[in-house]
Amino acid sequence: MDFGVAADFSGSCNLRFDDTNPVKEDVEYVDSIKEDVHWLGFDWGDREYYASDYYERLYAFAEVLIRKGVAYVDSLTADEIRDHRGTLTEAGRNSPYRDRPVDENLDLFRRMRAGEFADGQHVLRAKIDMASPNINMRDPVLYRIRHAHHHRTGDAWCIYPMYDYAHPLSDAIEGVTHSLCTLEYVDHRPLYDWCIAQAGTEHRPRQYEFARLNLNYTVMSKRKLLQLVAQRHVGGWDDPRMPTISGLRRRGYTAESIRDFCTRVGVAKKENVIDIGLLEHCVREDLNLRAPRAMAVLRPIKLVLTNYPEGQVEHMDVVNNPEDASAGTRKVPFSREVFIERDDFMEDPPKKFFRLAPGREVRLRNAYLVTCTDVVKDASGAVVELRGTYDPATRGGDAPDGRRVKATLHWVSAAHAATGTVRLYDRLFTVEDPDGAAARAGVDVTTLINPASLEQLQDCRMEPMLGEAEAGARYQFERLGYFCADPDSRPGAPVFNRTVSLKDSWARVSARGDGA
RNA sequence: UGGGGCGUGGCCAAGCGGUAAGGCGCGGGUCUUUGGAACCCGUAUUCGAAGGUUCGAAUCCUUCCGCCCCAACCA
Repeated sequence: MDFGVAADFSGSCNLRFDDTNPVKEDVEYVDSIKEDVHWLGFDWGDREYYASDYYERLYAFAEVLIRKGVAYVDSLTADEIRDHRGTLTEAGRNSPYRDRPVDENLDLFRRMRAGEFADGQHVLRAKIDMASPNINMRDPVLYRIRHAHHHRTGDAWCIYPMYDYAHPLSDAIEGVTHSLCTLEYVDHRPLYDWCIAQAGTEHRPRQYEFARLNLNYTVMSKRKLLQLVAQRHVGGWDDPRMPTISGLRRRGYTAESIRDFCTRVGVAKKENVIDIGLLEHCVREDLNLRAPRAMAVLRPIKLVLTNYPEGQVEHMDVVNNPEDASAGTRKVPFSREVFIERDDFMEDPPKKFFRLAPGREVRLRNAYLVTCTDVVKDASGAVVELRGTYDPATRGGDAPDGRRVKATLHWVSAAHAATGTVRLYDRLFTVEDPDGAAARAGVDVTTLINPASLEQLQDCRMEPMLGEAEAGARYQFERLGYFCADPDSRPGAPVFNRTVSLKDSWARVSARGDGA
């Protein structure tokens, strides 16, 4: 949003890490954020900043505030400060240290910096108004003592500024004009303005707040996602089910589609819960144009064409992407035994099922029209193989006599197929909490995990070329949807993550049919 | 209940005194070598509610209702 808005207004966006709390920061997060922002297609040039780079200047501003008599060192405990703060409906009480002389404040603050005190012994507070109806203005803490190692400043400091103090002044130092953040900071804006006014900075940045983006069926809270990672419910921050940038990337989402999604969602102040379907629509639209088509059979069943010469192999010309003529063509081997999708056959098809059934003729894409003649079953009555015939006059898929079939199926030559693994990802969280209200309300998210969120199919058959797919390569497996070769995919033993399924109206029809 | 933010179709979202854009979804159709894609139609007499001002209100005023945020030495 920040980089996008800046671009819309021909401005520039700084990348700044507000690393004000040493115990909560980590280089791992810094590196991940930078990587993700770059991947999304944005560039901050040389404007990579850290609040920690300003610690010295922020400290100087604090002395200015002390000298002006608008900041003081408080020696109450955290509990006492909370107690003095009052409640939503009752005014707070002044700290007994509130009227400490300037010289004493200055001396104590310098000794705080010098490391003379233990954590929590003193704190620097703004002297504003303990009776303010806005609790953020009831003498907020500006600095606290933390004898902790900082990932950038090391042990140079033992007092650290609070976000509410560091943020506005860092903006002012950088000459930021528009400081964008989320709605929960609206109440902090008076304090933001107060800091800038009291410090008397040259630049006067302004803060603007917007609603954060929520997705239904999706938990976005970093705290909760951390729990999923820490408790090993998912493989990591980049697990393809995670709503993180790295998770979406590994699942096969494109940066363009995510940016397009954000553009369509818009920026406003209203609380929102965006339908995850919109995100899925955006990837489909993008991938439809750029993903080469390929044939893979997820749940294979063999179809033997009894009138096809044994040992014969034909190499069919197949268009790589009907949406993009420049993608060219490829050769796909065809032979007497092929695998087709189990779901593409029904022995006793209901109305509106157009695919293969006994006695029915369908098209094998780019190959031939075939008719199912026999069903082979095992002792338990399960269908284990199909027999059929092909029409040699229909090579390529067109019948010279003009007859039509209602379905076209994907297939793979049994003798030539590569075998690989496909991971089908469903939504990580169940429909118990579609709008995320329960999760936001504090329900333990681990109780909301969808047990079917990951289904791994080990025996998928793919056309030979997919055996050598490069990690990260995306394909449309015809009607099955869009897939992305996983980073741990090995040539010859490909692993694909399903990015998103195609819109499937047969699925909708069949769901409606049985009333589910 | 103190303060603040927000309420336009199922989900988003324009509009900011001149008579409800657009997208997703949904419904229908054309076409089709995957029931996909593409293309074409349709989908709010009404803007949380009630009053008021005005020739005219989603836009101005009043009252009411609803949702969200704030009492970390977190960000």
